Amino acid sequence: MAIDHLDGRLIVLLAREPRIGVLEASRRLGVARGTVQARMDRLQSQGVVRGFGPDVDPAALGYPVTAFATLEIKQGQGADVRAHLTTVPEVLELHTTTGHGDMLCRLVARSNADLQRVIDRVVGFEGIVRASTAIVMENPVPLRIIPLVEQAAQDSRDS
Amino acid sequence: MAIDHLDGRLIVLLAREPRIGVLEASRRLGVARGTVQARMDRLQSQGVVRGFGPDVDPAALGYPVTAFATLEIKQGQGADVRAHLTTVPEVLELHTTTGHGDMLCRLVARSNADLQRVIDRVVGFEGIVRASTAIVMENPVPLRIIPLVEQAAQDSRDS
DNA sequence: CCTTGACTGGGCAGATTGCCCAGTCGACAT
DNA sequence: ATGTCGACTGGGCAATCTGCCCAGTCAAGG
Repeated sequence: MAIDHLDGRLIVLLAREPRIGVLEASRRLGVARGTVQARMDRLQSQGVVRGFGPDVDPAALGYPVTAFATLEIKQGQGADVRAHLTTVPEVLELHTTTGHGDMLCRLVARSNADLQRVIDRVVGFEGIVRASTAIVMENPVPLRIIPLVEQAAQDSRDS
Repeated sequence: MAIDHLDGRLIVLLAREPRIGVLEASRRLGVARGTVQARMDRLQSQGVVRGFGPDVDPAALGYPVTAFATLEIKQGQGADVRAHLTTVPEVLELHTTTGHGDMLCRLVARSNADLQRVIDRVVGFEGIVRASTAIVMENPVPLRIIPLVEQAAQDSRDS
């Protein structure tokens, strides 16, 4: 299960040059086209690769400010809060967590001033007891997956 | 600047069905193929769409546990800590933030037990004073961008 | 020794891509 | 009002790629 070395190389290749087709990929990897097709099909049907959605930069859309908000929820209001946050476009991501807060969400805004509006909209909902926000200043490691893919590919090679 | 309504529709379409080509997209959107090509080129050169990297699911790779760690850094150690965390494959993302902690990072692990190993590796570095970790239980809103794209497209339409 | 699954190497028709062109249309400046 | 410029349309062309199929090899497991 998981992925083998060839899968790893394929994913890394796709990550680096997403626009290449199956044929070109097979050349780069030194395998037959059918093999690449089969691997891709398997990776997708197994859910390892969910898709190839466009990677949109919120900053380029006019939302250069990112923040993380930790929310504390009133008992039993979880579902309502989730539904509420789902309706806010600036909420890019929402997790329920263990620890001090109950939920953690990623927000974006047009400016620091605009962030206030977003936060007001987020917390302006009965059921949210308290919120603490951390504004992102720098993003030294943007969301990445390749190192993990390589790790996973290594592991299966060793075994 | 930003994006107009057609850009928005194009991005949403690509997000829903990433495998369609330029020709198919132009049919769906009811515009000429050249227009779609031009829009895609512009979106990419403007950096709105960074690329079409494969969307890999860490869980399917054998890393079903996600956590967020807030790190407190010793003065002046920022650069070293960043470099350190970059070498840890399980660190998917790292931000420097305002607020109580100094950094926030997203981690994945093979299990709750494995998370301990990852955290040890992350914080086992001189320069990190304190770390508090929140394990993700549920992910009601997976990373999404479409609502924001639609919002941005609306805004430009109104103006 | 046989079966199974994965991979190779090749073929084929149909669809798509990259590229180019002329003409239309609306916004904007002179 | 006139001219210019950028964006979009509709079409064409050669080269390439895709989806699909097939036979043969090879290693692993029974």
